[in-house]
Amino acid sequence: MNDIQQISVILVDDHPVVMEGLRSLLEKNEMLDIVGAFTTGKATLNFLENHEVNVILLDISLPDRNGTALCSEIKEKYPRVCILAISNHDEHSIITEMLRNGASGYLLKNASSKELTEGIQQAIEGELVFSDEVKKILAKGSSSAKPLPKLTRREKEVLKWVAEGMTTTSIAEKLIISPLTVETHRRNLMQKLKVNNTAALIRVAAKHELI
Amino acid sequence: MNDIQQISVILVDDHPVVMEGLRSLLEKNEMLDIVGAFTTGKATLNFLENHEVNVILLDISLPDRNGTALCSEIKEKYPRVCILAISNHDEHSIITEMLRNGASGYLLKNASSKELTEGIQQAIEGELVFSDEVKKILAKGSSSAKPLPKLTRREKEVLKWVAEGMTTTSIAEKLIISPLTVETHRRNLMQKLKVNNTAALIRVAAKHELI
DNA sequence: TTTTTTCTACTGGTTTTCTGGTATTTTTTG
DNA sequence: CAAAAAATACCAGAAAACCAGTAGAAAAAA
Repeated sequence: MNDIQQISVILVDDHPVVMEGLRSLLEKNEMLDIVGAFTTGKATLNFLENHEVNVILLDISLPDRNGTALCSEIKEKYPRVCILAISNHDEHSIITEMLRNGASGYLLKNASSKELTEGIQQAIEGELVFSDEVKKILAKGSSSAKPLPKLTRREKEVLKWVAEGMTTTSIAEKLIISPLTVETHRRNLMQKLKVNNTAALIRVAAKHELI
Repeated sequence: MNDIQQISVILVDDHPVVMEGLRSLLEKNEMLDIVGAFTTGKATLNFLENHEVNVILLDISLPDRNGTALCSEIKEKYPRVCILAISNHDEHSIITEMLRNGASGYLLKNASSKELTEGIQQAIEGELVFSDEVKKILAKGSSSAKPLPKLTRREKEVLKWVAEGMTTTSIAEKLIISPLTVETHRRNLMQKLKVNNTAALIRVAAKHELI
């Protein structure tokens, strides 16, 4: 069976239907050897400890951790593996975030099977691969440049409670810090996300799935 | 091939991968006969004009129209067909909306293949079917009762501009009405969505995809 | 054509957020 | 360990949002 050099692939996605679809599509290609399929980041990392693979098809939204973090974690430990993100998120910022974290490409889930199999080949050859949709997004987005800013742990926490409708003072009480500190965090949040009031802050945060 | 009575099924989803997954999973079951697969609402309606089917597996987010509307449209014309919603949206409100529009069940895309095939059988037998996840959501939601409230045209408009970060006065100027009126709309919005400030309003609105 | 809903507008007062600064103490990281 | 980043905290005034009502006109539905 190892005719030429088969490409070993693992799938990471928590949707059985998607998983089955990927497997079914990829199995048709003799070049590809699906050696594993996992639904969590943890299971994936466990597997990688004992097995070497060429390509990982990685869904961004997993139950136990977010895909971008998992991506950089994997790339740190196993720099040679190719990670192809497969996701529903069509946000420019999320795509570039993935690439910054070492992904070799980004495909939307509405990608065609051709884009998929060809993408894997290209990724192996060192190319950056994108599905057509993604290319459009990148082309559009590059003009307005929207690098998702990094929020600190505390900022994220404050943001979460703000989104819940809590006021500055009640958040301060909850976190046992001064309201003035909470204000500062809110100010920094607005600055980072380039908005000038809470409404826009929450909207942008929601768009970037920060809350 | 028509051993007993095969169930004719069509798939409606704009993600090739998901489509393939569904097909692959369902083909294993002898009872099911996949007679069509479409990526748009329009193509689906066209097909239905000339063919009778038992079950439609319908994705909620389609390129050309939203699934809930398509569902009620189909049920109006072909009341006997069973529509099973397959979606990523885990919002209580969207689920019940689908059911109100005539769907025979609601499965999340992370449903297992068993849930899928069994669901189709049950739907044919007249049962309402839900994947386990959905049951949980319905159980939780029914206690706190969250029927997505209807917003008026003006309210939606105000909401949109609020989410953009505009203040009451600037919205008033834009719509050429009194700021006091805008205030009233905002108040009604908050009341309807059961929140008590703008932050929560935008969060809930985003969650329900109102903005 | 009634009835209901939506859109409009007001009074008047309270609470919260926003702005534009500055600055010390922890953590984290190179 | 030194430098950078993050978390903490303060002042004070302006701007905006929020609350609790009421109510007439316009539009849509019955």
